[in-house]
Amino acid sequence: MTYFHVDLDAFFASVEQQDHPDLRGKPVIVGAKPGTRGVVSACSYEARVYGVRSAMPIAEAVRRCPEGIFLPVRMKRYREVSRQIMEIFSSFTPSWIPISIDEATLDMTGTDTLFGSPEAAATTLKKRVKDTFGLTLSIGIAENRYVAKLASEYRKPDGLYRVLPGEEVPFIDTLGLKKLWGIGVKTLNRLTELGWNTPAKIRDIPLRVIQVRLGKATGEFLYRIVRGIDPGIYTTEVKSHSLSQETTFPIDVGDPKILKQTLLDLSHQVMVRLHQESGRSRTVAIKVRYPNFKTRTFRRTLPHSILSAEELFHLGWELFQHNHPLGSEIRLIGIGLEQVETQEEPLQGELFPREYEKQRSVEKAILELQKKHPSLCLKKASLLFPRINSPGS
DNA sequence: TCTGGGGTCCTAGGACCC
DNA sequence: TCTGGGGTCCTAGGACCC
Repeated sequence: MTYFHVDLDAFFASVEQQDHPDLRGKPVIVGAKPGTRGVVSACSYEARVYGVRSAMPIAEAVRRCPEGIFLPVRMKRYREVSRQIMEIFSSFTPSWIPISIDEATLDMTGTDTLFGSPEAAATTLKKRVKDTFGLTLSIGIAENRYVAKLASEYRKPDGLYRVLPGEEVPFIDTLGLKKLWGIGVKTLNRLTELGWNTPAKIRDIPLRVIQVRLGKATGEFLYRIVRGIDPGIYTTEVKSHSLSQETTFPIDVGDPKILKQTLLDLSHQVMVRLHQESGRSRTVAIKVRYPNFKTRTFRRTLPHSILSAEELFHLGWELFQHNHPLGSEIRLIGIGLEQVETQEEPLQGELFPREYEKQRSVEKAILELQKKHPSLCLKKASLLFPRINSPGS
């Protein structure tokens, strides 16, 4: 088996540098607006020299790199470029899986007659993307997807690294625990406490012992990865999933009117996405983050599917009020649907609260209308009132 | 430093049933 | 009166990733 893991280098920042040639060679930082509560989404390698990293608070990025060029996230543009690049991937193999906007794994088994050796194929792929889009890729090649992923990280940016069959264990040992995908800060600390500091050390521990210390799943996961065995991180086959929208306020909010309005707004966004994918769900979940950053979630499962944004909002608001001390401030509120399933047949046999059935049809009709006339902007009147973070309100 | 937004998967405990 | 074992569904939270 031969797998490629393909990863676009500093993707958002690189797209900006392509679209604006004057930004090339400069420290570009894509993310939240400086001065706000937000983080870095991506940054160019020129910015990394200053110690800027993605997920870093934007305020910290400004401190480290005052001369940085701070740009907003243009997700639509990145998605468009991503789609075009993924088309190139699909011309190399029919068997590929998109992992995220800037990553994919390709099954290149048996493509030698078409593209030559794996290294030759990877070189061709890198050149195609560079010539067409001006963007660089890092490619990892290995016998399984997990090791290929690690190999793509190994020589970033513009990397190409192959872990030869049989060389997985030495390669893992070179990386060390910290660089293994799936081991985060908490697990690393726990392993350090246990004195299990290297992949080689963990290979000496029996599976049962690892599982007693770290749990059944994590134990098995660790047992496999230190041996270069794919734990199955990219297996597809998802039965249900979740949909959510959340927002962090510019300043902490206690005013129930603002909270209510925000929740209604978010409920509509979630429901639009549910309609778009023709899904259904019986479980609503609320997320609240307090000024001290403590985060709580509350959920409720109903005997029937949730039909409309209005219903979703009411359930969410009830949950919120029931669990939240009146008047105390919060920094984030979010709402979502869980256990979303594809709705294969029209809803039937379920008993719904009457009032929401009508709303459901209205919402679906609006969505259809918007699909036909994308310029149309239809919104509930209550959503048209100014919100706390809209300018000039 | 002061921490976004969107996800996935796992764990542990309680309720309930057979 | 003190007590099984297994299964399913649900809730809350944690870890991790992009």
